Amino acid sequence: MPLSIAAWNVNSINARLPTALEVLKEIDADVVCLQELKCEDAKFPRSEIEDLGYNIETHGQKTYNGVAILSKHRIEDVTRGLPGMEDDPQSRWMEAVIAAPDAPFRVASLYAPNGNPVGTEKYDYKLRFMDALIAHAKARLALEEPYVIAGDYNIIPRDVDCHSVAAWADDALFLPESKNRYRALSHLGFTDAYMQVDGAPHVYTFWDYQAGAWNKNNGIRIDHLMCSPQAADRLDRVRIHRDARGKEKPSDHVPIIGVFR
DNA sequence: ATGTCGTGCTGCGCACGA
Repeated sequence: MPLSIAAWNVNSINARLPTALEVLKEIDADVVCLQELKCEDAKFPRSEIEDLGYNIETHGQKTYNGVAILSKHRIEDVTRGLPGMEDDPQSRWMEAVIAAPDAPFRVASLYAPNGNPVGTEKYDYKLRFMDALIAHAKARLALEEPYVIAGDYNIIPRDVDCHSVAAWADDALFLPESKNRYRALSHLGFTDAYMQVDGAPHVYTFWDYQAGAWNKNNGIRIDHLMCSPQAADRLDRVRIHRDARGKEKPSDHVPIIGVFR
């Protein structure tokens, strides 16, 4: 029985709840990792999302950040906060085991730091967070489990993952130090699901609200599903739900969905 | 060069983050 796993930066679950419910119905994934909830756990719209058939675990925060894992299967072994970043007050990481019918599947919902402006504490924090993620991911690989780190990495991996290299050249999302963190995950043995099954250039998951970026297709690919070997071996296809960006009151990100055999 | 969102309070306009 296939298992579909989605990542979606919703940019406030409450500001666009009707649109978000519509998008969730359209993608109809078994597991959805949400980012940028921008609400505390008590303000998460539980009943509306439970009505779509989901179990819900959240790691919320007022105003900023916040991640969740939704699953049509039972959710087990939930952990909140990235190991190695115990003093970090920002809610950017949670993990759980999905009790899928065939075999358990571990998922993480990630909202990596943006890191701009470069040369400030924000950029240092981005790199420090990514280093902790790499160390944790390495430890997870030793378990030899199907495991997906799903979310907003705030890293543009390749030149062709943006519309214009010149526009992003000095941005925290594009600098070599950032790309090297993504590459370090690859070198450990993680596979970018999109790269495994497609990899076509100029396919994006984010379009800024500003300057008509959506109409000009001036986007970037920063939302990724990084798969352990045991997950990558089962990966069948990937879909980027581009239509979500054209809706009323859209998030600036669209969902990416991986289907695992 | 600018552009737009969402949040919350120093609160009905602003600062901040993206």
